Amino acid sequence: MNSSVHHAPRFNLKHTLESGQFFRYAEHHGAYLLLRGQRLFRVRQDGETLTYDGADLWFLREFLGLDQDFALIERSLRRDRRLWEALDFAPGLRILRQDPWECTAAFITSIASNIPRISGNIADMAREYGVPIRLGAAEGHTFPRPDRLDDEAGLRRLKLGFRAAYLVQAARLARSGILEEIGSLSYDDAKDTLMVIPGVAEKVADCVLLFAYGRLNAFPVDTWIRKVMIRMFFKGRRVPDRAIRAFASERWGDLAGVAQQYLYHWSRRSGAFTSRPRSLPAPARTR
DNA sequence: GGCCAGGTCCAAT
DNA sequence: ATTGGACATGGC
Repeated sequence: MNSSVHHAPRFNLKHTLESGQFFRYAEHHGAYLLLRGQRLFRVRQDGETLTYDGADLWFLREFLGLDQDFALIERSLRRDRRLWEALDFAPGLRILRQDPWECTAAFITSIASNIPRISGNIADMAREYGVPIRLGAAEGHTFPRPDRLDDEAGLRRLKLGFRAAYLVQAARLARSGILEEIGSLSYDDAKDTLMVIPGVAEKVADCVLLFAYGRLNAFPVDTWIRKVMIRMFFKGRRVPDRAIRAFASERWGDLAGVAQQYLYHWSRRSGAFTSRPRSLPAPARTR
């Protein structure tokens, strides 16, 4: 197999892929098999060296966001001491640039779900409606283009639940070209446009803007971020999501979304916020 | 077994 | 302008 290499300082593939922004990867002894758009490709990282095949460097740089100024981003976020713990927990975590349609569908699928299930749902949709693709001995299925995702009953059979109707509506609007104009709009207009899609409100729209359109200011507020932000910056008092977004925008500006991803990953994986007692004494059996 | 999961929508304050 | 429930399904 003919693989290529690329030097990628200040970048961590594992943290980037496993931080919950992307659902189309499988790890195989150190290497990641990835699906994006019509491509199935493989990437591994050893130190600062990326080895890849199945895609060209132009594609890889765009997808992994290697064209972002990491040094500048890090320096800027580091000015905030309250972020240090999260930054140090996953140094090199970057924001991907996903395919807009796939990302929209993925985060509609994510509604009131969890990462393992989301990944399974997406893989099921790809297997059912996508196109088979291979890379050497590895095989997969591309995520279905919008014209193939018009089968609500079928999606319900795949256990998408109430998300099925949202997905077919999103596919219909994608066919009409709604995702193509987003890139040229202001943040506010882009968000309003995305929110025309049934199943896309504030949170999902911000995920799509952040993970597919490179709008690093977008700050998705989900249940984890809400919890972290309220504890860290609002003295534990619950506040409207709107207030959290406003605070993040004020504090981190154009990089709020990057801060968000570090906080999200850290809050879920560090144990700092998952400290529900794993083992309470077993309640006495009644009867 | 009830609660919660990278929420959204709609109806009733 | 806020708030409560319904919406499917699965894991713990």
